[in-house]
Amino acid sequence: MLRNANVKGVQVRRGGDPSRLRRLNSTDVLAALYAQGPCTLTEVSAVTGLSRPTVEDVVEDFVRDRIVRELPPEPGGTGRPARRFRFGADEGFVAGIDIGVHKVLVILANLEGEVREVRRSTVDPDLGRPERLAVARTALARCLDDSGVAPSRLRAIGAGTPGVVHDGAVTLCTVLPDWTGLDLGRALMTESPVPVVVENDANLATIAEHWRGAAQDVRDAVCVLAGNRVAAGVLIGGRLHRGHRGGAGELGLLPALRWEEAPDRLLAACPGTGDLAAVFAAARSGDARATAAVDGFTDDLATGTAALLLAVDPAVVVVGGGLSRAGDLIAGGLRERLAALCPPPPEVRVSALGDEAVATGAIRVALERATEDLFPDGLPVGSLPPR
Amino acid sequence: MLRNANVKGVQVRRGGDPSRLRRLNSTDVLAALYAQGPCTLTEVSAVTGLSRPTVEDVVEDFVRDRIVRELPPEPGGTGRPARRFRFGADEGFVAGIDIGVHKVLVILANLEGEVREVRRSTVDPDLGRPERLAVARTALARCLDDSGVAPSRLRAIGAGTPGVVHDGAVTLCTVLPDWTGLDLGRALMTESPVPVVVENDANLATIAEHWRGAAQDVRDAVCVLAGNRVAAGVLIGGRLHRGHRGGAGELGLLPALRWEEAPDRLLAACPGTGDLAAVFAAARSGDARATAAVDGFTDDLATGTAALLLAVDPAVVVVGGGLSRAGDLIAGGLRERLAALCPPPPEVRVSALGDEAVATGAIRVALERATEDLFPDGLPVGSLPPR
DNA sequence: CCACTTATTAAAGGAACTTTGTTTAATAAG
DNA sequence: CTTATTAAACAAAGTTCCTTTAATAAGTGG
Repeated sequence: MLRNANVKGVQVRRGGDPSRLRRLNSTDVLAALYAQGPCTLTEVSAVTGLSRPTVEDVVEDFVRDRIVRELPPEPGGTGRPARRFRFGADEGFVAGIDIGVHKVLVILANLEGEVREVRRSTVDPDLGRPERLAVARTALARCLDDSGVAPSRLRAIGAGTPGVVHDGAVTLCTVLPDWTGLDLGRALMTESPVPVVVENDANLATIAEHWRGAAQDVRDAVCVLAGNRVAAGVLIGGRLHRGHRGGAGELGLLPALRWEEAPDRLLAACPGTGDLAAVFAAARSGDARATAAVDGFTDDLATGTAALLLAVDPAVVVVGGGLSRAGDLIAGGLRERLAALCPPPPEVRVSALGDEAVATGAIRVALERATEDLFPDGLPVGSLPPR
Repeated sequence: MLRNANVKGVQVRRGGDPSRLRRLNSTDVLAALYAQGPCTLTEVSAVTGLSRPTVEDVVEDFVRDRIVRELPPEPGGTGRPARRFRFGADEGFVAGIDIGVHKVLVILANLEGEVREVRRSTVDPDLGRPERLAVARTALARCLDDSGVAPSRLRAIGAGTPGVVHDGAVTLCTVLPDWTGLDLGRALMTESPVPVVVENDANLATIAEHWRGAAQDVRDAVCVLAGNRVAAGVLIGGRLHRGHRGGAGELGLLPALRWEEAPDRLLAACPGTGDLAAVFAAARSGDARATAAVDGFTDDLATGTAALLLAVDPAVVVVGGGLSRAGDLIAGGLRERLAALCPPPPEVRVSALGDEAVATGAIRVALERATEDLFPDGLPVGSLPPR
């Protein structure tokens, strides 16, 4: 029986070939290079446990495919200088786009997630669908242009949007009325066929807090975003939990939990003040009425958060949201209320990423997409400092 | 450098040896045998993609280690009859023990999870700790004795108990007062050093429903156990989610969700009736007052369940509980109320395992423990009919 | 220029898999 | 009772990939 047929001149094999071993070892080597930064072959050999000749052979292949780059050898030191290699981070780039109600934020990063360009555009909440999309598209184009990255080197785009997302399309969006039904994945696709990953904004913020934010050290977390809308993302076992219909953490639907009306109530408590950001700013500067209003808002938040906590039992709660870093205004009161509601009190942390959380999460999912063939088991934990 | 040292005469190797390949292929072969039932070498070769000689070699090793057994060849058919092999399921056994308030249930099964013996003992709710443990121990001994399984062939024990479990011990248990602080793992250890896996009962029921019950076809589910206590288990991505402190699904703590007092309220609504089982029995036979009481109970259940649904967004809700199969009495009303609370309405199913759910889940975790060296990636999906 | 250190290169040896060809053990037909 | 057919078991050869060992190369410091 011809099991491993020679199709089109390429060896196609199934089961447990030696080639399977090679694949495993190759990803191990690349993962080491990715996680450790610049490395000599001996170092890679040490961390992977593979012999030096094997590592050399594998790395040679990667260099040929421009996935790994050779660096000039380190000058000092005794003995023959070792050749040094690093992951070819600048061979490709990814973009993270946060399309929000009041702003559009684009981040451009290389394949190691190193940020190259950040571009923030304020937009009118009432802006229509095509105009809003145009802002996003030109912002992305500018990012590429300003950083001198040819569009052809863009490997993936991540995009965050409010609303329920399914299969790249926005199924339901209450805050951007003409947004419902939009196939955002298709809308953002550039001329070149770059894969676009679309995800709910709260989910992306959660991913970001786990990647580079306040939840790096835990595997179970709940991320509450307080802003014009209250939403939450759920991280379980180090992975985002979307839920069956993508609705995990959407507590707004249960009136008893008071999430849906919380923002409106906050605004109503401060008549005359323009928008939520203004209320938070007033509270921060000591305005008594605004402070009381924020306090009520925190109270509204607490009930739903408590339900979420009891359901999921995370290690930490991260409080975030795009509004002028509102997290720290809320965290204290929330901590107090949750301690009363669900003993033992959970740990409440303030977002470390502020209003870049969503775009940072978008970078992360784009990165995962762009490297899924290099790292079938997911991105290795990198050595890159979190900025 | 001596990388792969020869320690005590055994080759100890790290990285990407050919032996790594062998290990991978071996587990593939065993998994195929486990999942497919009795197989010829050619069949195993087909499903694994490995060549026949390799499969033969691997199986030979397994037979030598008594992990796989050879069967007599199938009589009919043309050509030389093929040797047949199957996973050596009867080489080892596991026990699942459900220690509840009113009963102790022990199930004995072989390494394929085939049930060999079931033993049910009714116990007084007020029974003390040592006596309750004695009931469990003798029930297990009887199970082994009756089925002719030597205690030395017991590979693992799974145990389910109400309360919060941490590291084999019961951290907190409200329904069995002198149970708190008990190291159940140690208490159930037999003379021979058999590993004991202890787990909260609702969690085990959830595992069981996913394994052999009403949630086999989904990866995200919530399992609500209604009985003398109301509790829930959370299944996410096909795995049990315990939560940071093992408290996931413990909604009882939030009074607004009405789970804590629900059983007492149900009982209070039917003064004079002995216990919950009696109330459910009365409702089943058409008693108006009991029916109304069960209706109120369902209402209490719905609020907390809705919170759980919005937090986790599972594909199905499974309603179970040990009380005279109360699930079907509750499911209808629950379905109706949840449809109103959280659109779109989730699918509500009645437990398929009844009062054996907890012990079945205990079997499952014991099985996983007993075979973790054979199947490092978890038990393969078996071919065994769910009884 | 020489000793020393460390990296690279080359060659040999071994494990594990696949392919190919031969032998064995059944059944079915003449 | 013998012979053809079929499919499994056995055996040998070849390949890939990894490891070990030994020899060579390229630096530094005295």
